[in-house]
Amino acid sequence: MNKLTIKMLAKELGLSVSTISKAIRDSHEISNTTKLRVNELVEKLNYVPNPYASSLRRRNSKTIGVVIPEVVDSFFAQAINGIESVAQEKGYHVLIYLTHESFEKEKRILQDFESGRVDGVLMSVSRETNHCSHIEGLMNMGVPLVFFDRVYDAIETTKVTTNDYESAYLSTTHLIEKGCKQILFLSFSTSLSISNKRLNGYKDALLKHNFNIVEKNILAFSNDFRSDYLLLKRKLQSAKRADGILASVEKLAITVYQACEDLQLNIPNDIQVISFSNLDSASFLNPPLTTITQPAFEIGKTAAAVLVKALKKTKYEIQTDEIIVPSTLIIRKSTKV
Amino acid sequence: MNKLTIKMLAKELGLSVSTISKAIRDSHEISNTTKLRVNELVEKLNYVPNPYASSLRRRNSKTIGVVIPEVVDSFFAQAINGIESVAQEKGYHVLIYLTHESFEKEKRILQDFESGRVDGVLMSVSRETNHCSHIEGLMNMGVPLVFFDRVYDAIETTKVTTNDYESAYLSTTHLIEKGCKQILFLSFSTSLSISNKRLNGYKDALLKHNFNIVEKNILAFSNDFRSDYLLLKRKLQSAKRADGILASVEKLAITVYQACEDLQLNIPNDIQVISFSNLDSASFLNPPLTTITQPAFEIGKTAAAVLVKALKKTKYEIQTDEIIVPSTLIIRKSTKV
DNA sequence: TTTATTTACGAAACCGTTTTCGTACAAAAC
DNA sequence: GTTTTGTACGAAAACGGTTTCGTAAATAAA
Repeated sequence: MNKLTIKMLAKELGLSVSTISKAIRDSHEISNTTKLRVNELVEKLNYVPNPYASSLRRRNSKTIGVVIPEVVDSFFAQAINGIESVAQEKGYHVLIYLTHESFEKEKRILQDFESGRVDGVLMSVSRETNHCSHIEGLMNMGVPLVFFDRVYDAIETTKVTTNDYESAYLSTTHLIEKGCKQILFLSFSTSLSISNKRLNGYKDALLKHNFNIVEKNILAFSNDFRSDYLLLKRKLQSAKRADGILASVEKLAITVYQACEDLQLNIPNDIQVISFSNLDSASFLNPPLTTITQPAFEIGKTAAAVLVKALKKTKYEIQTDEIIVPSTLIIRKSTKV
Repeated sequence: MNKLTIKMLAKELGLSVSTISKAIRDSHEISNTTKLRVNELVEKLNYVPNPYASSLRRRNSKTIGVVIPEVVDSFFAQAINGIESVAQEKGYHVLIYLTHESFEKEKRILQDFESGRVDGVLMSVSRETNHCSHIEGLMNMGVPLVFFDRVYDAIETTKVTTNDYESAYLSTTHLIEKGCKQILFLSFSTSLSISNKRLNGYKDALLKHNFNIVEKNILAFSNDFRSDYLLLKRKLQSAKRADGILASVEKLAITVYQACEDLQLNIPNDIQVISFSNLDSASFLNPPLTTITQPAFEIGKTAAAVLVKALKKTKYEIQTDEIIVPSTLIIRKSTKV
């Protein structure tokens, strides 16, 4: 009933507390016979050491903190899977925190981490984040942090992303090749590096094909479906309607489909659409959505692996490294053949 | 650089450790002037108490453990959101664990919880789970546990679910009314209570309308897309092909769409489909999928609220309570008008 | 045989808080 | 003026492990 402690085991076996502790951790100081006796009792009574006592003494927690904007995006859902897979394998626990794209929340979470709650952090920055003193603060305390997907450029650490620029370049080119004359870029943040990389890919593809960059074709979206929807709808009702769309984030694709349906615009005949997306159901949308499919699981897994590897060393040293796991453009029916 | 401790604050202010601690926790034993001085320094140095030291001493962790099969199902993604929203509000931390439908993993996770790592548990049992000694073991240690969605009937605690039986009954009835003569039920577990409730809803609806229950029309799926796909495809190629499908879980809907596409079966003309699903994109599938949409966020939120409320009491007492948050049948084009 | 080394264990300090208890002093009650 | 009550703080004992260091006995080296 009451929580089992090492002291009780010690009494039971007529050994000292330290001997039990060492036996459990398989120390060379303890004889095999004693280890056997101890392990037997541990097994029998189902003893699990109090992790907080251990953490306190050993000054680590075997826990990693994951800070992400949301989970309701299949990218992050899959990324968590990847993270969790290596955490589980390596004996780490995963604390999860959602910022809901709020900088304030992000800051509070990282500040809490200064307490030593986590050994390391995996992070995808919020849309609002435009400075990084909170991140620097944490890293200066010696807490290693690895970015994935949404990185913050100015911070020197490992960043695991996909080839955002190239993917956007490629898809914009694809739209151009399929005859689009006026392509909208749906952005979800003006400050985020990832968003800008995608934007630059879009821009460079336009320039490369001798298109003008029309600032009004770059739409900045909020995080509110309703207002995003209205913004897009209005844009699509304008005189010289666009005939191509590159959505830089999954949920904007849904917004596009909704607006087009309501405006009775046919995809891809009236307007062609490509979106960054990891939806399993992309092929069964009407029409099937041409996507830039990110290796979300892989990204999460890689980021976690890098972090865990750094945690193994006594002196946490994280390389300033950009690991790029490429996306694939999967052409479906929302663009012309 | 080095971690800040209460001792350093004490030295800095010429006060004792206990005074600082009490001041921070706003104890009545401490004068307002002292509290002010302490809080000022805390603010200035950005001091955050070591959570593990606190946890050790106070014998609680302000942490809840969430144990779910996966995240790559929009139901669980949304549920996590709900859970996190109340955790954040109430100052709890969220440890997340995925069982990947493995009973062994589930058991290991719950066993670890016996260490006192978490104050309480939110759980959706794995598909394989068919006995509950591990759950009982944990609860006997005094760790409160609330089930959500996938409950284990035999355990007495709060269970937050949706109206699984009624939803299945309703959708089966809908299929019958739309002219289906032979309806498949796609099950994802034979042992899980939730799956059986849905199955019973399906069966009772059939009986009510004087249909026979054909055991061969109840298909048990694994967790592997490929084999599920083959199973379904074979079934749909048989002589007397079914003309209706009720999928008891989201990802099976995708399997159905895939199989129908490959077999050139038109939904809803050749075969009508309803699925339990929370996909945002359901309306944009081809055809738009008629769904039983579960209040996933709400379920997560409610479960977390119940748990947190129980944790507030000194004597954790969780009522044996079944909270049912109803789903809604949203009729779209995968069933006839 | 004596000395050095190894083996196997225990005592006690320590990790950073919280909490109980004791106490000095001031204010109130008598 | 003495006793009682309150106020504001500090010393020290937890919490449950881990780790350092000391040591007795057994073994190896001299």
